[in-house]
Amino acid sequence: MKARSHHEDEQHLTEQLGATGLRLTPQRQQVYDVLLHKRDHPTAEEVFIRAKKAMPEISHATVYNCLDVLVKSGLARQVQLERGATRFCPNMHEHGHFHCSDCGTIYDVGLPAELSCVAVPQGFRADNYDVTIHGICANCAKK
Amino acid sequence: MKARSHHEDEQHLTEQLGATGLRLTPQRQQVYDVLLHKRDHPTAEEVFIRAKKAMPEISHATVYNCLDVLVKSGLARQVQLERGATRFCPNMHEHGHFHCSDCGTIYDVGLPAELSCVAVPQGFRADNYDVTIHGICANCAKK
DNA sequence: TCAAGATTTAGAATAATTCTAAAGTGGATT
DNA sequence: AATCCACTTTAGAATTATTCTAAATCTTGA
Repeated sequence: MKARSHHEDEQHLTEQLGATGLRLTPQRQQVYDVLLHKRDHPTAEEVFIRAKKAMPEISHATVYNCLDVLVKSGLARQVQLERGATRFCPNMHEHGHFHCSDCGTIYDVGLPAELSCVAVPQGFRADNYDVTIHGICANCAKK
Repeated sequence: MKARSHHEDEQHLTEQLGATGLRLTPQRQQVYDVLLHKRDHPTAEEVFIRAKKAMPEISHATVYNCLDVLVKSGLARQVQLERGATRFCPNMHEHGHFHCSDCGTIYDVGLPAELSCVAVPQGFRADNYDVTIHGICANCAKK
């Protein structure tokens, strides 16, 4: 999993937005930056707080809007782990999430290729797969 | 997937609750009945409304409590599909969910056996897998 | 029967998300 | 350069989802 340079990230952002007919705005850039900067699957609220540091005027609704736009443009995924806030992830490679029921940490994990051939019923069209594994992570298991 | 009789369901409920050191109460029975009766992955709010018909005094908090208890006892699963309310499902066989992005319907789908051997990192313990497929169902695809 | 603990209730409180209306922006057209 | 229009952002209100609280009720075992 090769890391993109800052420049490449920005270009990728512009391209993907453009492809969806959406504009590159400073707010969208900022929100995307937040996601890329610390990949800890933050909630919308957390993204808001982080974005506010660099851009104090940004509003709550804008963060939600930007996150939706990123998701629609294929730049981020939203992940529902358990009751409560939705989380966001800029890793668009096929992967699943491991959620530690003890400490709450979320880890990205690889998925077997077989998954992509899960039989969906006749006539159904599968667009994407969300896989979450609930369990105990190594750190918590030790205790 | 063999359907259980009403009597068997009730027995199953008692056993599973007992195993977790929890009591069988009329409210828990009612909430479980609601889930078994119409397997359309209702939200807590929907369960509340349905349960209220048969048991008008039941409260909101109790429904949440009962649902949590059912989940803890292995009688139901909670499913997070997208932003918004959590949904509940009494089907405890290994299966995934197909969520139609168009009409919103949720279908149970089978899973390949390979899934259970998704490699979790060293020392991690996987308790359960949640698989959701987002796409378009056959009905909506036709349109 | 009594005490302790579990459970339910109503309603308040909090958290998460969406909506609304007004203002701002940017590019295309005149 | 002025104007138009669609897209965006903003602040704050509104709504929806969930959790908390304190009092009342029920169950069970001593």
